[in-house]
Amino acid sequence: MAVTRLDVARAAGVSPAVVSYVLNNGPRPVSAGTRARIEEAISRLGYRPNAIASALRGGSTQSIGFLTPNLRNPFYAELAEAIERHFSACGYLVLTGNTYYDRTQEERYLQTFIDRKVDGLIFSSGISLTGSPVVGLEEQPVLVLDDVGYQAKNISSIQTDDLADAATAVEHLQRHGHTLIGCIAGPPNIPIEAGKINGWRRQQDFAANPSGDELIAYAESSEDGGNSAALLLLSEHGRPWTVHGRRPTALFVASDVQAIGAIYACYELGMKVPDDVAIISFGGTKTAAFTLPPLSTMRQDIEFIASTAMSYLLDRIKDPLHESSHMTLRGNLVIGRSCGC
Amino acid sequence: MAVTRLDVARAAGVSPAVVSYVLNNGPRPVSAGTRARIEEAISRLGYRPNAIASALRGGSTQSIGFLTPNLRNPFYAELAEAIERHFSACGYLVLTGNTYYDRTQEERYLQTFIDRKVDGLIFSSGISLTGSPVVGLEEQPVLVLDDVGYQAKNISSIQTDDLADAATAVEHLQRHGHTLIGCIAGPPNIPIEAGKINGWRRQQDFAANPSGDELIAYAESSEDGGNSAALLLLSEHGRPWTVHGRRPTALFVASDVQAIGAIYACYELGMKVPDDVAIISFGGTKTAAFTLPPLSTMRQDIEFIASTAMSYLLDRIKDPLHESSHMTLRGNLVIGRSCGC
DNA sequence: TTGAAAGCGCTAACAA
DNA sequence: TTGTTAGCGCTTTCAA
Repeated sequence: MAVTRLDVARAAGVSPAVVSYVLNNGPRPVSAGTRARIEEAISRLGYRPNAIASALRGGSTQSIGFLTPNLRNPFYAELAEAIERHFSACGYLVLTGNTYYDRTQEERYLQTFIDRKVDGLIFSSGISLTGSPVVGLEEQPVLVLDDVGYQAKNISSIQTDDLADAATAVEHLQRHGHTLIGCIAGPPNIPIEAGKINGWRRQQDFAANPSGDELIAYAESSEDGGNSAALLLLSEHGRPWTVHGRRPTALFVASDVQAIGAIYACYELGMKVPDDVAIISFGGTKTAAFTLPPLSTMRQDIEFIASTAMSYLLDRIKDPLHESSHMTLRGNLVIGRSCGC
Repeated sequence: MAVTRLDVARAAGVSPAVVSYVLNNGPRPVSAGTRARIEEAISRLGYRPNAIASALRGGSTQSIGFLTPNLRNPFYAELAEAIERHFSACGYLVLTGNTYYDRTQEERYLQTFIDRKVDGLIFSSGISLTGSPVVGLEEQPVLVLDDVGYQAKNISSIQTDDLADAATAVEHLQRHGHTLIGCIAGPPNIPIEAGKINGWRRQQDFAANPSGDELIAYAESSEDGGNSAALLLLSEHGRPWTVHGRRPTALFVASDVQAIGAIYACYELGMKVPDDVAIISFGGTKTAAFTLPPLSTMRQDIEFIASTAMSYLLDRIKDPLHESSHMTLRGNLVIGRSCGC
């Protein structure tokens, strides 16, 4: 195979151990002359340490596992990019797994990551840790980026306050005079989606506005999903019309990518945004700034989430006894032109 | 640490070797009774094979490295998702690296992947392999998803015919009567971008239309990039106006994500798409179908690219002597409403 | 059909 | 300051 540490040792006329000392800057000092000879041999032979062997021997794999629902959702693409950028700057490789909100996929990737001895794990959505058959999860430093309804010693978390943020967004629509406000959410049974729906409902109840199930449309977190959900809520034969005798005049949409589909649906129905239908979405991705009209959206600070995620997780990786950290973040409403401001 | 194969062997009253035979279904047969005892011990102890040790011993890492410019570009997000889905179905883990078209990043990730003993590599853009200081690249099965201007025995390729596809797109604009057609491209010096620019120029020259540098705007492959590039080409003080005394009436845009920014720029300038400015982009991502107006775009078949990529690369991984494969694909023009049809 | 043992490439404790 | 050596957990050859 390739050139090994032994080859370098022979070429430099030293023992393999000294080569290690040079490579790792320790744990023993090496004289300047020997070090130079070894470094010369390394570059002459084109030696590269075998990361697999090093990991097996007891060092770490310098990698972390990142579970995300779907990279085609720009929110998770931005998150994945930010996470990767931060960890990569510290020498960690990020292993990414798309779970599609599917429990089997989640467990499969989780087990793969653990079998491959990642140094830590980040869950960005959808996972339910309780009762999971995954082996070895309890010993892993874990960081959770949303509420999984589960606490454990080895879990740090950075939560977005979806309920409060959704309520704020809906309240903004109410201030514009809307009472019949539809809600487009991701697939049901996803904890993070439930939070948004509850926020919508609580705020509608608070204002004594309708908050029945006929105003909620569940759909995939994609343009297509948002599009069909909006058609469902806004069309003349839809449930909102049946129940209330008119269309919703505003929509709260749980993700930017769905809102893009919803805007398109309005266009298909010949309705103007925000004149006929006001829209506020959730996420605050770059894409939200370039729709027509630009989206008003509840922005989550992805850069901050990513950098905090890194420091929380590295704390626990470097010192397994370090206690877990928790933070809850509020989003900020970015006013575009889709809400009617 | 965790439970090892030795623990299983002891619990089942057999030697460690037999445990391996059971786990790997070979290379030696195991009697039904022994097998049952071992399987019982495995599940009772919650044993998981250590993937690192297995990889070191000579098995493979069951992983491939995937280099991509930026996952925030929806084209590469879709590609990454498709690649991951296909390889994951075959038991491979895809390690993804964002290079941002930066050569240093490319080489860093490449070296990391090789040091970690990936079974193969996929480059999706921007890399220039020639003269690279990366150690061990020659021995890797490599698949290249665009033209790197480099051939080697270990490299398979799936190329999109960017030049011809760009020309087709520009020709379509010409058929609508446009003569002054601007070109928005990604960063210069990226091979794949050069192909598109050459296609635009060749087709403009063929029709005896202007094809000077004043009609080209280079920008980041992002909404922002496309937006500022379009402002540059369409504004009254821009170079096209200075040289030709009028604005371009059409734009060929090298990526969907830039086209989204370009549409927005038209909106900012008070110009209608396609009436004042016709736009055709390149890529064919899902996002292109939900802009207002929907984009006419030169679609690349990402699913087909991903599945072909997998079969090409697995051929070479399973049999290093398998000869490399090459394919060149044409895109198909998806007609939206941004071109004026 | 099963057991014993070599060794993948590395780190680090121990010896010199 | 440097050399020797015992493993990390696994696969697989060889012997029984």
